[in-house]
Amino acid sequence: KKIVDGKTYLKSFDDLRKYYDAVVWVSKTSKEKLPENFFVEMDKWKASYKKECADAKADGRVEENDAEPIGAALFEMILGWAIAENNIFVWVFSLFQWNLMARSINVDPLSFHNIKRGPSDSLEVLPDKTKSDQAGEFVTMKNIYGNPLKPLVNIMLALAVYISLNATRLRSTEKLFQEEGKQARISVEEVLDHDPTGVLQLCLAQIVYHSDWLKEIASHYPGHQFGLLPLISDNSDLLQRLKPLVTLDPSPDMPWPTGIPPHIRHSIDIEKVIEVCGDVKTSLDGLNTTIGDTIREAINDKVRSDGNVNISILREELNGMRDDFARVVTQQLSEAGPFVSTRDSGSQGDDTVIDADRSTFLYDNSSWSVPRDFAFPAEVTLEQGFRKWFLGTEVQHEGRKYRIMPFRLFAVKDLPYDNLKQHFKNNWRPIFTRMADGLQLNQDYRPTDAELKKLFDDAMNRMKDRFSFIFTNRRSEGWLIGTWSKNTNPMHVRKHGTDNDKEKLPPPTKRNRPHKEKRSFSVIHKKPRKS
DNA sequence: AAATTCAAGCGAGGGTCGAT
DNA sequence: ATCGACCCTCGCTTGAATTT
Repeated sequence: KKIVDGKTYLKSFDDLRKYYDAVVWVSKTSKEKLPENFFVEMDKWKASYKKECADAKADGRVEENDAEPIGAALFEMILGWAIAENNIFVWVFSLFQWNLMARSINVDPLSFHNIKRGPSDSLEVLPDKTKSDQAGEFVTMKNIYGNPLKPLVNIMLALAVYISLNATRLRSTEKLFQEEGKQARISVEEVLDHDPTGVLQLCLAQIVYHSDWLKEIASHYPGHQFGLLPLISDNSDLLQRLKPLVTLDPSPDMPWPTGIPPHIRHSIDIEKVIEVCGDVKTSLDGLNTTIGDTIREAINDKVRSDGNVNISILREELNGMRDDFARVVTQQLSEAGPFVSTRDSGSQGDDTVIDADRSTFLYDNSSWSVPRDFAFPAEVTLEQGFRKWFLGTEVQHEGRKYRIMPFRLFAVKDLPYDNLKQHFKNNWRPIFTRMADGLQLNQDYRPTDAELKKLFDDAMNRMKDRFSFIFTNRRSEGWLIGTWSKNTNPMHVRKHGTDNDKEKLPPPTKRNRPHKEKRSFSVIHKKPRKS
């Protein structure tokens, strides 16, 4: 209820009904039963409120605007939460909804062919169809813009990050968000038809421009997905070379920022006016002191001309001497240039990345390869993991940045906790030792991007040869490393592999034998099973 | 359309054996 | 005798397939 001028306004029936629907929907999806009398009581209430509303409507006492939009502040909090929870999907999807002013159902089917690079600094989004226009005859194009000041609400950055993290999947589908389902796969010709290069250029620029922010998030939350972005996480100097190229300065391509609504101009003008007003006020405030000073000065002149000394003349002389002295010292210091400049570079030292080795991190009476709060990145695809295997990862520890050694150099005993050891042994080591089988690499070897790609392609070819049964269809494309590790172990190959694969297995060792006895386990359930 | 079944994917526990 | 490496195998979740 809302009271205006003594009149009591009611929320419309449908407005409140939607809250009821929401409660019912949540209880259904979460499979939590509502109290037994809930529906009985609510039915009664609904019926009576409907009547109350009908009466109020006759008097014109029903609120016209039902739905309250989410405010910008709340929206930012949601985005912040999504980032903190490592939920990139919510981040990018919400931004799309906000920027396109679209229902989720209209964002969901977005494909590469819906997004084109605009004439200057925008991306143009043209949906195939909308709720009211199923044939797509009247769809209109919308421009979306990056936000250089606030990476959190920057849709282009979000899109860039999302594309980069889902690169493997997006190689074979055009759909940004939908899993590839029954719809036909697109052909190569179609991809070429909608060349995404322009979009990807803007995306790349966003990642470069906001790389510091991305790095900060990645190191703040151990195991965060941002740590999997190749551009910001590896040793290559590509980022350093790109950084100076991405600026906000005008260029022939982008002479000025577009898409800025006219009222921004007014805001800026108003700010200038306020500034001028402030200046006027300050100078008026100063008038009193100025008048006082002038009178005092006149008196001093009189005293000085008479050859006398008073306190203010003495102070003036002393100040003059102090200033002379300061000038000499400053000059001396600037002539001793090297000393000053070393100090300067020293203060930037906090930004440098320290290469961590087996004994860099000291805690719990021992030395370790990783800091206390280290976590392996979650949901790692084969390609992302391969990069970490050979290049390691960057972390922040006690305010300093460290580069963790390539994961291939980890020994299980260098990892501090059982869950890390376990995870490493089960998910990382099996598949990547198989992939890097036969490679003789120096400890210090850090492949460049090109070398890494070649290593990966070679490794994949060997895998296709050794484990052909995995590649008979496309099921392995979305596998995370844990599944790769499991499905390439000898026992699995012996069960599912082709004869050819079985022949290529390494000779069985005494470990490669089924356990003699059935074993029992105690498992801690994350969600207890409903009985 | 709802209920039920099925299997892939994933995380995790722990037996066994060689190295120290 | 102890420790760590190796890798086998289980249970749960989830989403698709199938049946009711």
